[in-house]
Amino acid sequence: MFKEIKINYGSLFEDALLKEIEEVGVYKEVRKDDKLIEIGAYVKSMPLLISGAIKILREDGDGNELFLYFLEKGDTCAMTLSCCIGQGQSKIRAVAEVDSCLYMIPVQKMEEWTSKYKSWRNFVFASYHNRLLELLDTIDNIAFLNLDKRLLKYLQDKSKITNSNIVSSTHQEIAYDLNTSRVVISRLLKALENKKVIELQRNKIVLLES
Amino acid sequence: MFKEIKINYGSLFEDALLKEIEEVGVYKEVRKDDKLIEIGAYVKSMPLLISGAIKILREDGDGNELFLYFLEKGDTCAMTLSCCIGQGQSKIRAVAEVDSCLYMIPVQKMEEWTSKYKSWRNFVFASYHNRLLELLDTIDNIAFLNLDKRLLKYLQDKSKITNSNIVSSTHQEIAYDLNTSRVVISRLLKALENKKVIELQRNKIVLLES
DNA sequence: GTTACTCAGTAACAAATGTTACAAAACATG
DNA sequence: CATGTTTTGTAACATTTGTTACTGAGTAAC
Repeated sequence: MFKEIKINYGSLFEDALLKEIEEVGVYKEVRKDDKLIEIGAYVKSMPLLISGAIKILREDGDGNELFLYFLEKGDTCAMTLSCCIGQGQSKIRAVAEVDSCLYMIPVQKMEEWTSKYKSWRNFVFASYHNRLLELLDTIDNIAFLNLDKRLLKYLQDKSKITNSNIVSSTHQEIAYDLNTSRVVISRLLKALENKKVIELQRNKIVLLES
Repeated sequence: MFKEIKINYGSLFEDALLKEIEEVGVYKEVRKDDKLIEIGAYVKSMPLLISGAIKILREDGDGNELFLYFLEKGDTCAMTLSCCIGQGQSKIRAVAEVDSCLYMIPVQKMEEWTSKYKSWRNFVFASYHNRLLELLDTIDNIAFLNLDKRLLKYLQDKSKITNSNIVSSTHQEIAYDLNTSRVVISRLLKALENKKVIELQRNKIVLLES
């Protein structure tokens, strides 16, 4: 199991750090749709993603949901890092988008490693950097794009993450992620189908080459 | 001038670091509406804000603009930090919201101090943390609120930043920040006035107590 | 096959936001 | 105070998105 860490993070971290990761880390497998972190939950460990993909969601007080971005292999969750500094409550929900493998690191190690290992520091900074960019991208999408464009981007994102041109979602699920209603998504999907951009099947959307 | 740094950051930083800041930092005053950073610009120094307020904006390729958040006294720009790590090009625009005083730190010091001073590390992490929270808040606003609510929040934000219940902006300026049109803002402002939430004057919006 | 359930398609309408066009009010300048 | 400019108000209409209601297609279980 630890071999996986070496493959994915070996070039980033020095050997001493890798050794520590092996010692304190806990290997964990999750299935598609497993919830990893809930909003408001106290964060006790930090995930290093080895394989699969994690969907990060935001929710307001009224149950409205919004997809933010995906984490992929080699990523960690800057939000989790961030929570270690603040009051420790998660501001986001994390759900496995596909079956995934993680290495969980106790948050106490965070600060220790930050002063001890330059490579860890760089990793953490890079992670923050990437998350900021992802959030900016998310903001661009919601602020500057109409729903049809956002929907298409969403489908392309999903397709990329699952490495397949078939997106297996119901219209309702997509509607939740984009914080709109099922009818609206159905309407826009139908329009995309008419434009020969996608093909619709039950529980399935096929992205056509273009 | 350096006294100001001590007042605002003295409790955060150890003496050795304060001394270094004094040595390499450059004091800078900017006037309202001065542009501090432009999108795409290469970032060579990092601001520590001593007084005033800085408006952070995002822009898409077509000239559409969007207000993200304000920086205040004691803040620094995590985006700038972030840029030091990435390719160095700014993803945002920074404009002085009011006359402000800054202390500019060459970015080369960043990494040096990060390994040398624990207090600096904590400051940088806290800064990232705050910026992530601000961005999440921005996302909440655009994703979950209608324009009328967003507009009101925007006015309240501005009021708080300038420490006055009078917001001195034209409808057009507000429209740019919220990425909508002047007519829409005029309409919504008029509705807020009818509800006795604000009072409208030329170049001025008075927030009424409630 | 019959039944029940989930998912998708669609119409009709409502609400929110965007656009165009024009006029009036406030202000600045000579 | 006559003129031009900026700012605001408003109407009329277009587009986008949201809502409600109903239908049928596909699937699963019996």
